[in-house]
Formats: sequence, structure tokens, C-alpha cells
Amino acid sequence: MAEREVDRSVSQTVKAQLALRDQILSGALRAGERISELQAVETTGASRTPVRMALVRLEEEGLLEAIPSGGFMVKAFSERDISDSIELRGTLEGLAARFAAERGVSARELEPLKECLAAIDELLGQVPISIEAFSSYVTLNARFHALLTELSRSPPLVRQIDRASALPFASPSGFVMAQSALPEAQQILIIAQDHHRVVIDAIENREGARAEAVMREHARLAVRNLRLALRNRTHLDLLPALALIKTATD
Amino acid sequence: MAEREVDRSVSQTVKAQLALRDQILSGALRAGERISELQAVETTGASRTPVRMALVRLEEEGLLEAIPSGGFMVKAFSERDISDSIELRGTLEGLAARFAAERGVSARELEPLKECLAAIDELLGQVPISIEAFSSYVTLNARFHALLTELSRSPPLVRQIDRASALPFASPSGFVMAQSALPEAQQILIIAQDHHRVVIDAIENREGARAEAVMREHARLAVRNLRLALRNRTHLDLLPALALIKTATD
DNA sequence: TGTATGCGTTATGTATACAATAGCTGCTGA
DNA sequence: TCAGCAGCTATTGTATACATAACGCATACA
Repeated sequence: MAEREVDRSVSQTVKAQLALRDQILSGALRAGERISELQAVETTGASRTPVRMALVRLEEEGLLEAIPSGGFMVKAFSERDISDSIELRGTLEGLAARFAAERGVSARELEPLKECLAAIDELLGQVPISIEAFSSYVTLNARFHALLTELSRSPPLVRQIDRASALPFASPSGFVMAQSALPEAQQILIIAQDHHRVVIDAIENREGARAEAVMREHARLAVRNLRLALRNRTHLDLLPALALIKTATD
Repeated sequence: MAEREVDRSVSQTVKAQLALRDQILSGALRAGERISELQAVETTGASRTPVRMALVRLEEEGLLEAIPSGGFMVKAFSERDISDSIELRGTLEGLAARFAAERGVSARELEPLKECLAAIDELLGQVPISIEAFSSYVTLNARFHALLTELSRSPPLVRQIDRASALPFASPSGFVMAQSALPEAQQILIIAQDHHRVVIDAIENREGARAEAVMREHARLAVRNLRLALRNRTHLDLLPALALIKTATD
């Protein structure tokens, strides 16, 4: 036992996993770069065993890739990989919305979603939207999607959606939003909010096909959003993905 | 270093993972049962570190569940969980088929699929189908789906589909097929083969919507298939899933 | 007799020691 | 001067030892 300072409130494995994911999503570890276990031990403060467990988890999560000769490297993604992931998540969310509509949802279950919707409306009412409001939006929007997903009452589907969201929508510790991109972002978010409204309405009226269709349209909007963010080098709520895209265009 | 007999041709972690997955899918470890690390060490022949890595991987895969107080248990699924997983996979495969159709696929890329199709035709030509032929079908069908998935040219999507397939379609070491269920199974497989034909045709003609629709229809057939298998207590190609469904109906 | 507390046992979480392999560097020979 | 081989080093894979926490059982007290 070393004289290492240990925080017993949370498991070393979880601590290491969070720290490493943060390093990856923040860009401290660059795409394609090999991850040194020893270095990870130093930066995370955990010993090799929990670090290795964290690495395995991150590999399964899709952020790391095993190197045949041993060890792991940060996985690199193309722009298309990210846009495919967004469309993929939209497709899954479409299925979730369909399930929710077909299986029926009580008014009480829809309540939190409507509250979320109202809170977002309030943020978007500001013209132009402030950086702080945009930041709150990211949180509220994630909450809305999580709640919507839950309405499907399908644990396997919820699980897959979480997985699919990890890549394009993971939240790093902090993020930057260019001031100049705000008005354009707001335009897009207002359209997105319409989608949110339609999907709730469709679920309430048990229109599965319509609920599904709007979520897929929603994803296509997010793809356009990504293209815009890449072109302007600004970050909408898709920012974490940017750290993962390999710089050399292939 | 113990006098343990070690097989250096394959990593201990992989060995342990395969052995444990087999134990779960074959039903040797029952749903809801806690997995003892020490016991796993004995049955797999690996030491605790690789066993723990394997357990983490299987948890991420969705076959195990972490117990809050520590350790892992075999995850239990309801019948609906499995049928949702099938529908989920079908939805993802639908997206893959759409991508393939929209992005275009050369004749050379379609060749292996057509060969697969012909091989299955030959098997299904036998009336009634033999157990051995049915077993070959399971392999060929898995190959067909894997090839189709690849046509999407989308690594993130392929990855998710693999993930989604793990639960309902994983291949255990051996499986049993009741003789009496064969004719009914053959009927279903002939319809399934029609779907295969349609999806290839749609991809060739770049009809994305049609390609997607037929894969979703294909999934609905598989769901009916599952219901049948459960009712008759027979195993079609969905067998591994049966080991995971909790016996006590909740 | 039932419940609560304390101790012991067992299993998991963590750390580290050991083994093996892959990659690199330097040297030698053609 | 370049290529190939050998030895070394660094890093990963594996095993095990140690620490800690949880569960069960027994005993004592109400």
C-alpha cells in the first residue's frame, strides 16, 4: 500500500473512468493517440487494476480501440461517423417514441416532459439568447431526450440509446460556445423545440408513426447542425464530438 | 506464478470472457444468479484479474448487471425485453439497408450476399428440412445479416447492430432443435428468405425506403417467431435468448 | 421468544510484484 | 553506408497479496 492519497467516497474504477473520459472528450488525449497505462495511473491517481478496468469500459463504450499488440488508443472518427451516430440515435429515439405512443403513456408521465418544454421555451424566448441560457439549454435538452426515451418502457432500448448518445452528445466537463454562432444556434433550437412539441402531441394521441417520423426529422436537423458547427468551427451542443474527429481528412 | 496450466495461444481475458458467456447463454448460470469471482476463476482457469476484466466486458455487453454492494449477477430479461431487442435490431438493420441503398453498392459487393442467398435456397429446398440443414441455416443467416450490415459502410452503425444482436441472437456452443417444430420453422424461414431477396433488390435499385421497410418487416417476423418458440418450448434460431428469460413471470 | 448487537468469515476492491513480449537502439558485417 | 541481428528497455498481461466491507450467525438482553 503506497502513501497514495485515496478518495474512498467513490470507487477508484469509476474515478479513473470519469477522469479518462474527460481527458478524451476535452481533447487532452488526442484521437489516434496511444494511452499509456502508467501515465493514466499518474493522472487519475488510481492504481493499475482500476485503470485497466476503466480502459476496458471505455473500449466497450466505443471511445477507445484495442491495439493488437497490446494497450489502447483513442479512437478516431470521421465526420460521417459522427453524423451517422446522430442519425442512428434519432432512429432509436424514433422507435422509443413509437413504443411510447403505441403502449400508451399517462398524463402524469408526460408532466415532466411538458415542464422541460416550458423551461426551454423560456430560454429561447430571450432574443438573442445568452451564453448562460444556451448552456442551460444543453442540460434541459439532454433531460428532455432522456425522459422521452424512458417513456418507451423498454430497458434494452433505453440502454442502446444511451450507448448511441455517448459518442455525439456526451457532456464534457466544460464547453465553449462562440458568441457569434449564438443567433444561428437559436434559430435551429427553435425548430428543434417544434419537434419536441410535435412528438409529445403524437404520443398523447397515440400516433406511433407520427411520433417516430418527427424524431427522425429531428435527427436530420441535428446532422445539419453538426455540419454547420464544423464549418464555422463553433460548438453547438455537439461539441464533444469535435474532439474525436481526426484532423487529417481521409 | 502457480502451477496452473496456461494456454498462451489466446489471452486469458478472452478465454474467460468466452467461457463465462457460454455458461450464461447455455443456462449453466441462471438469470438473477450472483456470479462468484472465485468460482469463475476455477471454471475458467484464468486468475482473478482477467476474470474481472471479462466480467466488466460482459456487464458492458449487457449480459451481467453490477450489484450495488459489489460483484455481478446474471441479468434477467422479460419476454418483452427480448422481443424489443429483436425489433431494435431490425430497426437498426433497416437503417443499414437504407444507407446501403442510398450510398450505393457495387455488384461485386453484392456477390457474397447473393451466394449466401443461393446457399440458403438450397437448404430450404429440402422438404422437410433436416436438423443439420437447419443448423447450417442459422450460420448462413447470421452471415447474411453481417454482410448486409457491412454494406452500410458505417462503422458506428455496424457496431451498434452487433451490440443489439448480442442479446437475442448470440450463438452458444451448441443448440437443440425440436424435430416436431421443423416444418413450422421452415415455413417461417421461407418467408424470411423472401425478405432477404427484396432487400437485395431494393439496394440494387437504390430504393432506400423500401430496403428499410422490408428489414423492419423482417424483424416483426422474428418477433412472431420468438412468441412461437416460447409457446412451443422449441428453439428456432433465437435459442440463446431463452436462457435469459426469467422463469418467474413478473 | 424475538430482536439487536457484535464478532467472525467470506468475498470483493485495490495495489503491487512478476513474467513476457514488442519495439527500439546500437553494433557488426557485408 | 546500409541492412540485419542481438540485446536491452519499456510497457503490457497476469497472478497474487493485502485491505476493507458486507453478510451471517450466535449470543445476550429485553
